[in-house]
Amino acid sequence: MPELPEVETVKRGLEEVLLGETLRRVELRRPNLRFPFPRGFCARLQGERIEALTRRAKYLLLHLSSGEILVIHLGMSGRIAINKPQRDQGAADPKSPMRKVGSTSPAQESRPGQFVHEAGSHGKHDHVIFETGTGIQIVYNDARRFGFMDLIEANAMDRHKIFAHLGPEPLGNQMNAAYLADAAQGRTSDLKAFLMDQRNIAGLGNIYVCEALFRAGVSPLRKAASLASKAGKPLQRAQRLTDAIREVLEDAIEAGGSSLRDYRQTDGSLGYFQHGFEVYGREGEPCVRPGCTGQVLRKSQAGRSTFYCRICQK
DNA sequence: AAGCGAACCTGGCTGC
DNA sequence: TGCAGCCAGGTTCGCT
Repeated sequence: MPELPEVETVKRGLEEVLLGETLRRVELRRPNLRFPFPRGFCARLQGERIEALTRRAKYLLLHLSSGEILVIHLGMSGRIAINKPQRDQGAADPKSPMRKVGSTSPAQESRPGQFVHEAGSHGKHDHVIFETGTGIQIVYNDARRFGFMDLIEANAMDRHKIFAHLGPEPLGNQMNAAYLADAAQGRTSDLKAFLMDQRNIAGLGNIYVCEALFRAGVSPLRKAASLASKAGKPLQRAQRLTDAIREVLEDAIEAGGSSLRDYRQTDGSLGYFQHGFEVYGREGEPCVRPGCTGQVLRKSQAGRSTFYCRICQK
């Protein structure tokens, strides 16, 4: 489920184990994901120290001692699992050493043991394996292969094709009602599609756009331009939307974080925020807003399912 | 020029 | 049990 909160959760999970580590071995188990891996991929990574992990929109960034950045995008179905070396076998943790930090399926809880496998054996869609100097394994799994990886020069990042046209971070300072209203000025697309467009805001996807619009009480069917200010009217709608976006993302990150923290006691499932969805995936169910008699509707917009309540969202 | 649908690829679920 | 059809978190391309 890689929208911004999921990528952020993966970033935090990896940060705990990878910061300061050196990449000892990198193995590609196929020549490409969405795109071919860049030239010399493994050689450019091997021996490098990981100096920082950051996130930009839905991109995970590993900053290397060489001055390059390993860019990872999880696409629709990408996951990252951490496999720590087992010290005292049998005593401490009887369960799997696999620690799943990235999930792509909110609807499916992973079953106990799903990610258990012995070192050296890999699943069908385990495409990349990183191993550090201290024996930590990072496994990239991606059934649909819409994800990709690239290596870019850190000092040219902002000018890079991938990043040059991304809008502001929704949790950053640049994101506010005035920005949103201004960006939406004169735009004739539906508001839903506008919010999904990474050039306007970078990091939202289908789920969190639906959820944020519901929380804000704003209809996804509205034209984007209706966020813009007119005749000095306060940017009420844009303000509610800005707040809702921030809140839903923060709530989701927190939920991802908490499931990550208690992983050792559980089975590796991650991302309990799916239980907090108010409209996404709830077609036909009654609206959760107290007193509302409406039901959640589903409609296709720009090729994606929109979930919303016609009564609450105006 | 902006905006929309299709394409990329695999798997899971539903219904016959 | 099998199989067809539909749906899925994202991004990019090509046509209007």
